[in-house]
Amino acid sequence: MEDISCSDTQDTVKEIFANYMKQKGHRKTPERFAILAEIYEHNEHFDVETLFVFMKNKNYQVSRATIYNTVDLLLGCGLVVKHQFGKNIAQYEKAFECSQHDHLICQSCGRVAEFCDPRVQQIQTTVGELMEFKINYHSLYFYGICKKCQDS
Amino acid sequence: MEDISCSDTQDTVKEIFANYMKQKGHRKTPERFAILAEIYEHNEHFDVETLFVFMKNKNYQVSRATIYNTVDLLLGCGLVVKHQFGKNIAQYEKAFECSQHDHLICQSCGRVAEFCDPRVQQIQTTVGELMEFKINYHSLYFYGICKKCQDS
DNA sequence: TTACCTGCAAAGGGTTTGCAGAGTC
DNA sequence: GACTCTGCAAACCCTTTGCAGGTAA
Repeated sequence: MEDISCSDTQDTVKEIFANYMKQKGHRKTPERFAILAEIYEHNEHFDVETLFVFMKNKNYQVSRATIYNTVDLLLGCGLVVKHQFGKNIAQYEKAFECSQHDHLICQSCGRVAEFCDPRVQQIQTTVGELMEFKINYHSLYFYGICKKCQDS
Repeated sequence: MEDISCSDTQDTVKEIFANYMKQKGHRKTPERFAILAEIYEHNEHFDVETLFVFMKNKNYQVSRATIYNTVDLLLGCGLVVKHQFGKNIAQYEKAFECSQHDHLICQSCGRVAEFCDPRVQQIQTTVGELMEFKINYHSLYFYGICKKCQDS
């Protein structure tokens, strides 16, 4: 996967976010931009608690409530995607310039793997036409047992 | 959809469940069979609370803890499938003799349509082999705008 | 100045856990 | 008879909410 933590990307998403907030009448607070920047510095899935600790360790202290608030805004403008991998912990993922992929979840250890299969897109097209839906996006999860858990 | 609440199906899933428990060394309690039967009497998705209330209203009182326990077993032997529709409430669905289907959700009116495409199963097989996962089930959702909402 | 936003802490709600008694094998 | 399962309630934990002070516009 290409490095998408470069300053160019950081600037672009910041601009997208700023425009979105202006359009929606939300205030552009330093906390919100700091959270966006933190999210785009990492490539892994994350949950709110992880993000909270990361920022705390950088001495940039924001409350959990503000993180939840900001992540909602980021979902609204498509800069972040939300996943529910079977557990009750919401997982998030940055969504700008990320290649299309889907997820495999290990029901034993919780490990999440990614894969990409072009047939998913083909099915989306076929089904959209057949059912007369204008499809915007999909979510596909495979649940099973990963290699490590099969062996142990 | 065909009626799958017939006694034949009830008997068959009961047998599958019994065999599974024997194999795994779990005890065959009346509560567990009652929960299985209740699940297979309905065709809709359900959550634990709904199931709990249904059984309570039938004067078959089981605790929530037992329902959670039993549903886990049913997931283990593939008689039930679990969904996480974005909320924090787990949704379940019976899985035996249900024709494989996935869902289209209209983001405008909330309508849910079902479709079936054999390529989903093919992808599951391919990805399972490639990623060395023993895949038990999948969930696939397409989000978009249905015909009626496009027209209005 | 006017809301909206933040931080804190408590409340909410689905799920899990601990324990005593009941029931399966 | 041994040991798991059940039921109950409390504990857990992620998320949301309420409120007082702070800050963008």
